[in-house]
Amino acid sequence: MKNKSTIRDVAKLAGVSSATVSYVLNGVKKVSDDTKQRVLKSVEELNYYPDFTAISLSKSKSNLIGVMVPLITDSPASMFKKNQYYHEFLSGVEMIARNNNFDTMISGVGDPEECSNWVKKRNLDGLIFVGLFPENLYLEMSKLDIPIVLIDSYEEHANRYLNVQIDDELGGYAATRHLIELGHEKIVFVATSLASSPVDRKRYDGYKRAITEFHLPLDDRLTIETNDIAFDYGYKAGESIVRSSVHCTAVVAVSDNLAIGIIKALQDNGKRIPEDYSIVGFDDIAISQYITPSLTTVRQDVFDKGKTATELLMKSINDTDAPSPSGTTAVELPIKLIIRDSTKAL
Amino acid sequence: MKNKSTIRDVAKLAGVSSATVSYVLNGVKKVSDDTKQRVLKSVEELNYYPDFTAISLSKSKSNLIGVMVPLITDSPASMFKKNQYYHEFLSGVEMIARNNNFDTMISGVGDPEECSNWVKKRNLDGLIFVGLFPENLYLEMSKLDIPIVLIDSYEEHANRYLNVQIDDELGGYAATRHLIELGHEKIVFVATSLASSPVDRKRYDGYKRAITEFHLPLDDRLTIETNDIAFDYGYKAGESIVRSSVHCTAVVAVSDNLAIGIIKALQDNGKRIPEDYSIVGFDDIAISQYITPSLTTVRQDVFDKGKTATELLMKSINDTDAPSPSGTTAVELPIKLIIRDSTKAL
DNA sequence: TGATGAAATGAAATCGCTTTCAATTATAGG
DNA sequence: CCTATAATTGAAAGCGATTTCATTTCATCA
Repeated sequence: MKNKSTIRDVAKLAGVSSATVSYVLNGVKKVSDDTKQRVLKSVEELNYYPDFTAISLSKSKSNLIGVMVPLITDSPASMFKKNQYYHEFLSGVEMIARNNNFDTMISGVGDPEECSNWVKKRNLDGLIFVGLFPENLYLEMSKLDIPIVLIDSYEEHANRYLNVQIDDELGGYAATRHLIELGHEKIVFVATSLASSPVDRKRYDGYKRAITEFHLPLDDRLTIETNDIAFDYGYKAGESIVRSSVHCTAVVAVSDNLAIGIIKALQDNGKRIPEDYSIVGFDDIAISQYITPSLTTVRQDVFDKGKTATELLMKSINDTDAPSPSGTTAVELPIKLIIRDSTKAL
Repeated sequence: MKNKSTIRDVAKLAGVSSATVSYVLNGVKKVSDDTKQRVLKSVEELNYYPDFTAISLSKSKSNLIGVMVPLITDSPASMFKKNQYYHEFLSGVEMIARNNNFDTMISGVGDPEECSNWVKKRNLDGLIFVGLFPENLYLEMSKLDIPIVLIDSYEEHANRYLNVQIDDELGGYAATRHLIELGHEKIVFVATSLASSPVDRKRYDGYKRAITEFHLPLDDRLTIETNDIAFDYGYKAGESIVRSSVHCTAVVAVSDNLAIGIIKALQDNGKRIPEDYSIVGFDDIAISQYITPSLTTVRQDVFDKGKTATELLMKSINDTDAPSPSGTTAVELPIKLIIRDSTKAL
C-alpha cells in the first residue's frame, strides 16, 4: 500500500508502452479508442495518479505557485501574525489554486537572488507579489519568464505585469468626504508610511482631495505615520492623538488594524467613540463589525482579491500559446464605504 | 540568466564527475581536501544550487511538509477566513520550516485517499494535522511512513504519533474558577460541539470540575453549542443568552472568536460588559486585548504551538536513523489565565 | 494487388540529481 | 620495492514522468 504504481505498471498491465499511457493521460496525441479504453481501465485498476515531482522534472511544470510577501520585520511569519489582511488574501489564493490542482507556497522575500533561486529550485509556475518590494526585485523576477501578478502595486514596472488593485485614491477620498459631510473639519490621517508606501500615499491623495474640495485647511500636523500595521502601532497613534496640541474630532486610518488600535487607545484615555472622535478604517476585515463600536470602513474584498489574482495567474499559466510577451492586464476591484457606528455627525 | 547551472556544469568546471560534486555537497562520502576545494570553488563560480525537484525524484525527499486542516464547511479557504487560530498556528509552522530550508503547503482534507495521494504525489516529508479528523484518516495516514505531528488531538490513534497540545481541561477549569471566585454562580458554557470536538469536551470537563468543586448546580440549559467558530455564530449564541429564560451572569467560551461575537451581541442588546455579564474567552488571539472591554481569556501561545510542532517534525524527519517506529512524544504547552476587563466581581 | 500516406505505437533519450559498485590511486607494512 | 589495504573517484543505472523520432499498422486508391 505504501508504494504507488508508476506509469510503467499501468503500461505493462494494459500491454502498451509507457509513452502510450502518457499520450492517453495528456490527450497529447491520437490514440485508438481501443487502447485508450484499455489504458484507462488499467489506470483505474491500479489506482494510478501521476507523480508531480517527475512531471515537474521532465516538463518543467510544477503545478506550484509562490506568493511573495514583504519581509518587513524579522520574518514572514511575524508579518502574518500581525496582519489579518494577508490571511484573507492568502485564503483566496489557496482556494483558486486548489480548484486548479495547484498548490501554494508562501515566501518572505529576502534579496532578489534568493527569491529567484527559490522559483528555480522549486520550478514554480507562477508568482504573486502582494505588497511593496524593492525595485531591483521586479527586475530580477522579470528574467524568470513565468507569469507574475502584482497586487496593490504602483511601481514603475507594474504595467509590465498582470495587476490587481483597487482605487486607493477614491477610497481615501470617500472616507474623508464622509467625515466632512458629518461636519468634521479637523481630521487626522494615520498611515504606515507616506514615503515608502505608494498605497498609503494614494489614499492620502484622496484625503487631500476631499479636504481641498471642501475648502478646509491642510495641516501637516494632522498626519501620523506608524511604520507598521500591528495593533499596538495603532494604539500608539491613538495615544499621540490624545496628547496632541492640535485638537481633532475625526480620524482616517489606512487599515482597520490600525483603526482598532487607535480606538482602543482613545477609549483607554476616557474618550468615547463616536461621540468624541469619529473613526474610519480601511479594508473591512472580518472583525471590524464585531468590535464596539462597529467600525465604519472602506471595504475591499481582500479574499476576492486573492481569488482574482490567482484566476488571472492560472489563466496566464495555461496560456501556453501566449503570443505577445504577456498582455499587461490590470483588474480594478470595487470598494465601498461601509458606514457603521464609529462615525457620527458632529 | 534564465538557465541555472546543473551539477554537471559544476563537475565539468571542477574537472571531476557529477558524483563527486554530489559527495561534496552532501558530505556523504570522503572526498580529498583538494578536490573538495575545487568543487566548492566551481559551485561558487557558477552560482550553483541544487534543484529540489530532481533531488525529490531521486531521494524521495522533497523538503516539503504539509499541514492538514479540517474541511469544515465548503473549503479550507473559508475556514481560514473565519478563524484566526489557524493563521497564528501556520505562521509558526512557516517560520520553523523556512529556518530548516523546508517549504510548507496547506491542504483541506477531503477523503483520506485524496489526502494520501497528495502526500505521495508531492513526496511530502512530513505532515501536521491541526484539528479534528475522521478516524479512518489517521489509519490511512499511518500507512504512509512519514513522520506525523498531531495538534490538539485526543484521538485513540493519537499516541501512535507525535503530539503537541495543552491541558484543555485545566483551561476550562481555570476560566470557570476565576468566574466563581468573582461570585458568579450562573455561568454559561459556549462550545462549538461537545459531541464532536474532544477539545471542547475537555474544556467542558474542566468547567464541570470547577462547578462541582464549588458545590454549584450543574444546569444543562447553561450549555450552548454553536457548531462553528465564526464571529457570527458567537453573535447568535450571545443573542440566545439574552433571550434565555435562565438568567446567567457570566460566560465561558471555548474560543476568543466566539467570545467576541457574544460580547457584541450582548452589547447590541443593551447589556454592559462586565457590569451585566462577565466573559472569559480561550486562546488569546492578537485582537483580544484591543477590543473593548479587553478580553479575559485563557492564553495559549498558538504561534508557539506551530513552532513546536514543526520543530518536532523537523527533528523526526532528520532522524533517518529512527530506531523504533517513532518515539511517541507528547509535548504539553503551558496555558495561562489572562485577566483583563471583561470579567468583574458580581 | 501493390504503392502510398496517414494513424497508432513504442524505443530510447532526457530532465537533474543520487547512489551503487567497480576502478583507480594512495598509503602502509613487510 | 612489492603487495595488501584503505582512501578517492567515476561510470552508469536509477527515480517517474515526457517527448522525439522511428517503426509498424491500416486504409485508401490507382
